[in-house]
Amino acid sequence: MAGALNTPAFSPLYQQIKGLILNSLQQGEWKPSEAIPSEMELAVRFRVSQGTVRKAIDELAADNLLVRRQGKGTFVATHAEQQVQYRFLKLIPDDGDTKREGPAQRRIIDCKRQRATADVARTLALRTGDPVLQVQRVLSFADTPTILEELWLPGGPFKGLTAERLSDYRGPMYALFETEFGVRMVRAEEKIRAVLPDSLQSSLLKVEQSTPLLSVERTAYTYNDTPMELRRGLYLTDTHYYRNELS
Amino acid sequence: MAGALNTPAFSPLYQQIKGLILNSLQQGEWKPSEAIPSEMELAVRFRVSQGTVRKAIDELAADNLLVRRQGKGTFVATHAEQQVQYRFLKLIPDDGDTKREGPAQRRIIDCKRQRATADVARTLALRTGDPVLQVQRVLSFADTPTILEELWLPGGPFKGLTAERLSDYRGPMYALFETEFGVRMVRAEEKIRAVLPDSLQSSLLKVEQSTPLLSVERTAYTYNDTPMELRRGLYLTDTHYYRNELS
DNA sequence: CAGTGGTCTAGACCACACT
DNA sequence: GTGTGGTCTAGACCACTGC
Repeated sequence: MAGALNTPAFSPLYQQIKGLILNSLQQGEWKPSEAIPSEMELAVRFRVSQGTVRKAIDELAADNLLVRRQGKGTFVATHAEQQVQYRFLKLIPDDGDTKREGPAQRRIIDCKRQRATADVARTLALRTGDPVLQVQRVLSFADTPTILEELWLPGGPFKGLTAERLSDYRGPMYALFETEFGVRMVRAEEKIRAVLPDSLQSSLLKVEQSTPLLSVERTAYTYNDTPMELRRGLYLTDTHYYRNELS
Repeated sequence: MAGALNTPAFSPLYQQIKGLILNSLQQGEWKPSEAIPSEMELAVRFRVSQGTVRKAIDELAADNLLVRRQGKGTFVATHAEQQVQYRFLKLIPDDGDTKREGPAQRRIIDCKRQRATADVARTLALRTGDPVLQVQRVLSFADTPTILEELWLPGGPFKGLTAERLSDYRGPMYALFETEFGVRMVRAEEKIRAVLPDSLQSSLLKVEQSTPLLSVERTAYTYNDTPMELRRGLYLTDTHYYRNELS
């Protein structure tokens, strides 16, 4: 064997290798949908055995950062060439048939530069007053407005994002973030509550103000646990439900 | 190496081992909180290498069926000796401090034998009219009623469960199921909606009927994907939120 | 100290994809 | 066939636990 690198604080070799691969992903050495070097190549590069590289890749694949394909190679996960339309959205039609209802209709209501309020700044790890992009849109299924969401993006990484870019783009929003801005969302946290809409919200969703709605506040993170998106959604749960699996 | 057993349809050896261990868990060969045989012993028993047993155990540990403890052994997961009070409940106080608010106060409203309605029977894999146990209770945090839940259990496995057993028992309900009835919940699915309470529900939770609530319908499964519990909860989300992590 | 799980290696062979 | 990931083995050594 060989010490792959200096070992300041102890950690298993495969964890160190995992960290090195993660670095390369962050630096963009391999881009989404591309293949990373084979296990043997990486083993030589890092001076460890193939099995050690394997264990590192196993964990990264379990985290959905890499995708293994037997006989072909290991690829950087991507939102762009994906069958599922939505990465994190867990709203399912009551009959469970997502194919019948087809893709959502999207309507951008607003997309403007703002200065971050205190709470937006806090969750995006910015300072109050830093430039942010604010987007508001409605998603409809079968011509029924179902989701009203408002999202904030840090101004720096998303410089140049406009309402046109958003509405012209076919495919998931996270795929656009990836291809156009090099920002890949890796994981997210959601806080869910039941709320009643205010008058503006109820008119945009075309429901009574007495209609209870799911309030879903999502913070999405890129590599390194860096928050890159705050999204506040109101979901109409008359014909859909939020599905969760626990284990 | 050696074929551990006949191999009717092909699958990796470690998957077969995983299945054999799962069987032993179901049959109760090793009970919750007990240690299973060491990796070496299992390797001898199944006539495979230690590494193969290891991979099987790794997956079972990832599924929360087993718990590894270095230097001590591998143990059957249990709800009984657990720090966390709740296995599947993801309702978090707004300030995030679960210790401050302490354990919930529990009040059993009702516990009676019933005949399964059509929809209860369907999710519990019973026939309509089969005996089921119906329990209704309220959980309060800091003297504020927060959760109203109704749950149905199949009558067979839970024969002998009474309101007294439930209210006398200290600790998580799933721990009682485990120790008294040998039923261990392994995973669950939830369907979440926003709703308004009816008049009975609002009075039990001591809220207005106009207060939106989270409706959480949970189906919990034991080994083998056998449904063992249907739980319908109404959560008050004024001072708590439902937390979910996506990846 | 002995026994457990945890890491790491080196090598063999299998399953799959492309050419 | 060649190259990829996937499985399996055997053996060495490390880290932790408890006697």
